[in-house]
Amino acid sequence: MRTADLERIRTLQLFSGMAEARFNELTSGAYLQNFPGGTTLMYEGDPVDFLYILMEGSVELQGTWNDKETTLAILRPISTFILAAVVLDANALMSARTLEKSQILMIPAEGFRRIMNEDPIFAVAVAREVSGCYRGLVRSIKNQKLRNGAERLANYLLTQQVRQGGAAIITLPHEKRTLASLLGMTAENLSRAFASLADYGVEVNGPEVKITRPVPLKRLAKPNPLLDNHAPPGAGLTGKAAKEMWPPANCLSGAA
Amino acid sequence: MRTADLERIRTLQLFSGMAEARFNELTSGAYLQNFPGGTTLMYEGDPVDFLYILMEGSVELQGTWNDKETTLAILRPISTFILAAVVLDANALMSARTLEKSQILMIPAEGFRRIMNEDPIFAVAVAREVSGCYRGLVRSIKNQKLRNGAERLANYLLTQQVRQGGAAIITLPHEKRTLASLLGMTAENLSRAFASLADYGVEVNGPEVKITRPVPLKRLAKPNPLLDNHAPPGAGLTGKAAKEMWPPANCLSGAA
DNA sequence: CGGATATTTGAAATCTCTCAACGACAGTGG
DNA sequence: CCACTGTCGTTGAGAGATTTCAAATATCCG
Repeated sequence: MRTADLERIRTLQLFSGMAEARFNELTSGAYLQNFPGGTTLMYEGDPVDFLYILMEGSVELQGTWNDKETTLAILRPISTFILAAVVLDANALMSARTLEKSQILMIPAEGFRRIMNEDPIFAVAVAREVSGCYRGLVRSIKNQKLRNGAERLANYLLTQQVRQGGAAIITLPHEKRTLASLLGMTAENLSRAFASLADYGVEVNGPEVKITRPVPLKRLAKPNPLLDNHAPPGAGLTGKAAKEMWPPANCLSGAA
Repeated sequence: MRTADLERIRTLQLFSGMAEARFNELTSGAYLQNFPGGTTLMYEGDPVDFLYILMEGSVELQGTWNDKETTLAILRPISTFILAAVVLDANALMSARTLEKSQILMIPAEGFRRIMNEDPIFAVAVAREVSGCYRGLVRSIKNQKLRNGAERLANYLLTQQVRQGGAAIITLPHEKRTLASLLGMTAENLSRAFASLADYGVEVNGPEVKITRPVPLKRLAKPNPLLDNHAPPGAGLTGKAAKEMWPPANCLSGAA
């Protein structure tokens, strides 16, 4: 593994507090792999042998039932995934596949758990990381159960706007059908939802979306820090300080 | 606090591994409180000063947006709640209120975090506990996004049947409107969903539900361990062994 | 018993999905 | 260069699911 990559993940809150020796031990058995787009890294129900860390590209987490599938999250670097399954040595509840050419670090789950048991600082960091993921999911369920399709889209657009720097024109980071699945609707319905937001100053040109009248759009969307993940997971803020940072000034990741 | 109560929570996986002295320190500042039904213990957005442990009764976790509210989970003893917020020292994302007269142990969050930092075994136990909660939420989102109302109800009934011992007649543990909110539908729709399940041998008499033809009902419901929490959180099974225990033989809790 | 709350039922409105067709576009191979 | 092909996105129409509003029971509790 390249030293530069190691340094990148070393800065993650998950690893930043642990002793150098333990970090080296943890990463010595790790693989840094390149995958083309559309590669399924793991299927629902599979035993989980690695903790995955997305370094480059993007990864979709999805769930399936009865020949239907839905996108649960779309990850951007740098994000860990299937951490909870690794902690519990359980089977995956979600499939994972690359949406584009991606570079992924794979840390053997066995060693991860061993070091979690040996290094108290790391164990606390794991607890905090999983807690952050948990809270992301709580927001996701509330978003899904309390808002209709157009409201979810409007809030998605406002969240993206914040993450992309606040300019009026944003770029959709994924295919629209993937976005539709993430938002819990069909591709056709997403298209209609975009059309319905035209009344609120949303102009769509392919992957470019222009928000011309943010005030009425916000009046419709009613964004709320208790439902919207304006900061991506791992943005680094926890604790009381996190209360004051919404909406955050700088968020580059497109994670869901 | 009564010794009997302390012994009960001592047996939870979350606390069972920690040193006696630390456990005593953790619980020395705790309150055991009785609340009548319908008491709101905390509102969304509130700072979280305690970890709550439900000892008796039942508690509803709910989310609100734009004058609508939804039930995210219904807890039964013995369950912890708002653990993730305590770990991160963050504000609550869910409101909590008692559905009936309940006894709740409140552990000061400050001391909880301090001991989590001092006791490596406890830190790992927290990581595992939060991971289990996380996986419960993943199932919940998949259930919500992939199934329609009647399918969610059918699976709920089958899950309850397992948890209540497998007999043909089960008792709904909550009011129907609460159940409707948990299942992500209106009370009227739940009533219609019950009516539609009559074709599959579901007979409703007030809170009693008789499942006369489980085979067709299962053919409709398609229960799946990747979506259904047949075991309540904290049932005690983790690791590879958990794969073999579905559906589990004994599940007494009614947690969602 | 009386009053409040829950539940059920009906009817209409709204939202969402499915199916089908169409146009735009990129890549392929002649 | 140009059909051919496949994917993606959009649009329309109809079906289905869900919600809303209203009214009619049913149930619970003092």
